[in-house]
Amino acid sequence: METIEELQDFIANGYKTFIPHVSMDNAIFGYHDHQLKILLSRYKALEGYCLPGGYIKRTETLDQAAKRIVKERTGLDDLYLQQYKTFGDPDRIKWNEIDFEKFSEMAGVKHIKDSWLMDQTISIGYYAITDFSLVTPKSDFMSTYCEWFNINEVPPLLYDHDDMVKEALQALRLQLYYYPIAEKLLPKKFTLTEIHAVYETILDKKLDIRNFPKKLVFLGLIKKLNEKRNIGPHRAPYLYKFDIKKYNKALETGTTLT
Amino acid sequence: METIEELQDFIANGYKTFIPHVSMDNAIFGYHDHQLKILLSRYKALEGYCLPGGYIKRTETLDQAAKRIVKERTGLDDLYLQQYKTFGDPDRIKWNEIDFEKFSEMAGVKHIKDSWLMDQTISIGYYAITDFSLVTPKSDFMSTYCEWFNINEVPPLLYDHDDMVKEALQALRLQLYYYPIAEKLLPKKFTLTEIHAVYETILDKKLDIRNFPKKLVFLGLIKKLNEKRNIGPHRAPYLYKFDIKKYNKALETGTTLT
DNA sequence: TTCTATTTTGCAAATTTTACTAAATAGAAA
DNA sequence: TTTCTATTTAGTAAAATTTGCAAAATAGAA
Repeated sequence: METIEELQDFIANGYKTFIPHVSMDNAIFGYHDHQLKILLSRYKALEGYCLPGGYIKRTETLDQAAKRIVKERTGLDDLYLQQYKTFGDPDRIKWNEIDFEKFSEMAGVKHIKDSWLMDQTISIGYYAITDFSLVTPKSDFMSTYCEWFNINEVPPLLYDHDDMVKEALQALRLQLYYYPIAEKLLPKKFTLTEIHAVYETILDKKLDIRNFPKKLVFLGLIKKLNEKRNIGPHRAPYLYKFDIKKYNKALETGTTLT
Repeated sequence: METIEELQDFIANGYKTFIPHVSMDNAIFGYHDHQLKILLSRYKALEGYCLPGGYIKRTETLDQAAKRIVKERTGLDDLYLQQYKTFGDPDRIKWNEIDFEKFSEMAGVKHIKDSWLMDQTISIGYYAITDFSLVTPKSDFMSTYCEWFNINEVPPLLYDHDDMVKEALQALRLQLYYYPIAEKLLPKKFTLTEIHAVYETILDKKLDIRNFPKKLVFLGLIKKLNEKRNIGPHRAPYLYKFDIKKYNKALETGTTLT
């Protein structure tokens, strides 16, 4: 949403385009060089941070909605997206956290409390993961900003979003064992050290530097190339790439690491 | 719903009690003696079978709603319940499958198409599992019947319920490795042969009769008792029981079998 | 006492996982 | 050209786990 006219139309008529009582909140994780971050938004009518979210168009699937919402914030189209849980506690939204007056004023709309937006809503949780160095977080008319936070420095969030982050991270870590999620976090050609760092950082756990790559190669998920990378005054590491065929098969059937 | 008055009130005013645009469909699995079944309903206004479902009260959590809906069909309170996925394709409900005239006539309500019930709806999927020998499926005013179907003899279902069953079964099988679901499917005291059958049947897969129980005992999930059961002219098998402490710990942290 | 159907148990082989350190090497510095 | 530094790479033995097998035990019926 870019203009106040759009916002007013959304408040007045959004229920025609979007499904009321259903929203979506996305835990967008970002990895780069040993760091795991998450994208948080600060909305103008709210004191505090929350996950970027949105509503679902009547014409789109849930996956499409998640993709659209994530793209609005990251500009990226091609990240790993996964539905992990739907949240529906009746008290998941603390209405007293919302400054209705401020919101009314901002939007130039009276009786905001009667809007379709302010009724009880369940929220579908997706998580996404991408390389955060590729992303410039985008704010919109509603939010003052949208920024990457280190996963260990996430402030207390509004609503039930603390819980969402916890569960999303749990799901991400579990799925990292089954699916080659790392593929989206590395360049086409990468070194063993780099892929090792992805797993260690996301899992927040030490993995043996000698045995770990052995397994990836053994499973056939990655293939050694006949190229090296120059990294200054050190021995040049070999480059590897994901094996797309094995990758897709692993996506279907699931694999196990460790 | 027992009476036509209740039904009419539900159609007219249900949106005040329930969250519109959100429903819940439950894949209720039943196990007993080498058989895995699923509970299917046939509604009066629909040609065909579907999963028993319902709506979510504005005052209850999703888990509570699932528990209530499952209890309506099975009478049971204490079965294993798990949210597994939310379904939201815009074309998941094929409106032409619904006989509006029949429904209108049955309910004694005109303009049923304008009801809050007939707008686009996303559906939250839970699966449940219980011992089907403990259950007498219950129909209600809306459904002609509700019955156990062998998992291999499920007819094509309405809407996206084929997909739901497929995904629910997948989730059940995956979770059987992580959680001691079997606890709900066996009497307090059971034999190794019985628990072995639970796993083989649900997974639809052979498990070594000698090695499999060893693992369960080794993990501490089950404990040998100093009792045997008389089973006619054969060697009497020892009885086992679940270790509740280990069980709860396994529920929290997850375990792995095989 | 014998017989039948079922439960129970052990071990060796194969496989997988784990733990561990020294050699190689690219470029910078001397 | 040589030395030095920081980093990558590689192999093996020990430990743990999983797998594959078959024979003995036994409760009650005949």
